[in-house]
Amino acid sequence: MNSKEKILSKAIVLFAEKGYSGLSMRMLATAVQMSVAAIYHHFPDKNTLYLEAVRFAFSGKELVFAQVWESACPPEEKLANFVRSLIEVIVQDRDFHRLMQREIMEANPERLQLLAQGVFKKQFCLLMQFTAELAPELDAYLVATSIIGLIKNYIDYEPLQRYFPGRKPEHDQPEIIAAHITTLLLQGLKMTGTRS
Amino acid sequence: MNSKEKILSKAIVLFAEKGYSGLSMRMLATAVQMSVAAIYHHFPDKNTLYLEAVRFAFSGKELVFAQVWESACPPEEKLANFVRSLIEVIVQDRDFHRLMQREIMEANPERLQLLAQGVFKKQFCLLMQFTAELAPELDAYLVATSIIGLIKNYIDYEPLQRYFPGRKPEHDQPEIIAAHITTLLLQGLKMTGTRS
DNA sequence: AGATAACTACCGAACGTTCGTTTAGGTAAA
DNA sequence: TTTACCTAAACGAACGTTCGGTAGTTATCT
Repeated sequence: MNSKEKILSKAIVLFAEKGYSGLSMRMLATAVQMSVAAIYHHFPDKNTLYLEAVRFAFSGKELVFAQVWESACPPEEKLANFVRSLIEVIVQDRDFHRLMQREIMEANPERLQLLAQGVFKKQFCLLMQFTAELAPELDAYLVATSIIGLIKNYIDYEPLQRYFPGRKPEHDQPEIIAAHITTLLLQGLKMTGTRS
Repeated sequence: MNSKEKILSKAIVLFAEKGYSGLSMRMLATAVQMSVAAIYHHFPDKNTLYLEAVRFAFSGKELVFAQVWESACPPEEKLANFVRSLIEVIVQDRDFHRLMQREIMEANPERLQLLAQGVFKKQFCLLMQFTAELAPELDAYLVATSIIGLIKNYIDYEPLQRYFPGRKPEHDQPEIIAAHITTLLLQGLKMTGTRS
C-alpha cells in the first residue's frame, strides 16, 4: 500500500468518525505518521482529499450483490440472500456506512446527485426490478425503499437501541435480523405462527 | 421568546445543519444578532450550549403519540395512525430529526444512554407493547425496530432517492407513504391485490 | 422620594490556540 | 540532473473563550 492509499484509507475512518470539519489535516498527518505538507503533496486541498476518500470508500462495493441477482434461486430465497448480503456488507464495513450516512446528511445537491447516480442507482434499480417480479401489485420504488430501510435501521440505531428493554443477545446476530426482516417482508405481521 | 430561547432555537437549526464543530460561536452570534460574549453570558461554554439545545429540541415531542395509543380504534387502525403521526412529526420538524440523527452518530455512550432512557425509551416501549398485541408470535423488539426503520428511511434518504428512477410526485405525500408502510406491515409483499 | 447599591443583559476587544495552506529546502532513486 | 516524496517552519485567518466596561432595571436604605 503506497502513501496515497494509506492516507485515503485512514481518512475514511477518521472522516467517518469525526466528520469533515471535525478532522484536521494535522490530526490526519499524525494518524498516518507523516507531515502535513506530505499530505498536501498528494492532494491539493482538504476538500479534494475528502471527495477522493469518499470515492475510494465506495469503490468495489457493487460487486457483492451481482451474484445474488444472478443466482437461479426462487424469488423468496433471492430476497433472503439479498437481505443477508446487505446486512453483512454494512456490518463488516461500518466506516464506509458511516461515511455514506454523513454524505447523505451533509452533502450539497450536486454531490448527492453524483453519489446517487455513480454509486447507488444501479443497485437500487436491480432491487426495484426484483421487487416488481416479487410483488407486481405494489409500487416497486416504495417496496425497494422499504427493504433498504428495514435493513439499515438495525445498523443505524443499534447503538441507541442497546439501551432499550426487550433487547436480547441474539439481536446482535445478523442472521437473526435477516431472518426476521425476510419473514416480515414476505408475510407481514398477520402471519400464522412461524417463530416466537 | 427571550434571548436564551432565541439562541437555543437557532442553535438547533444550525447544529443540525453544520454539526457540532461545523458551527462556530461567531456564526451563531451573527445568526441571532448578538455578540459572542452575550451567548457566553447565557451559557458557560459551547458544549453546554449544544447539550441544552439537544434537550430543548427534544422537549414536548412525547405528547403527540399519547392520543394514538389511548384511542379506542381497532389495532390495524391504531397502527396506521401511529405510522401517520410519526411521519408527520418527522416531516414537520426536520431540524429535530437531523439533530437526533447526528447525536446518535456522534454521541458517546453516556450521552446515548441519557438520550435513550430520557427521550425514546417510553415511546419505544409503548410501540413494543402494541406490536405484542398485534403480532404475538413475533419478537416485539424486532417488530418495533422494523416499524421505526420503515418510517425513518423515507425521510432520511429522500434527498438521495430523489435522483433514482421510479420516483413519482406522490412519493412526497406523507399519506401515500403511510398507507404503503401500513399495508406492507399488515400483509407483507405476498398480498392479494389491493393497490398498484 | 431620592440616592445608592446590586444585578441582568449585553458589547468590543483581546487572549492563546488551532485551523488550512504555503514556502523553502532536503533526500533518495532514476 | 531530474523527479518523487518528504520535512520543518511559518503564514494569516478563524477558533473557543475571557476581560473590562456600559447601559438599564430592580432592590435597599435613608
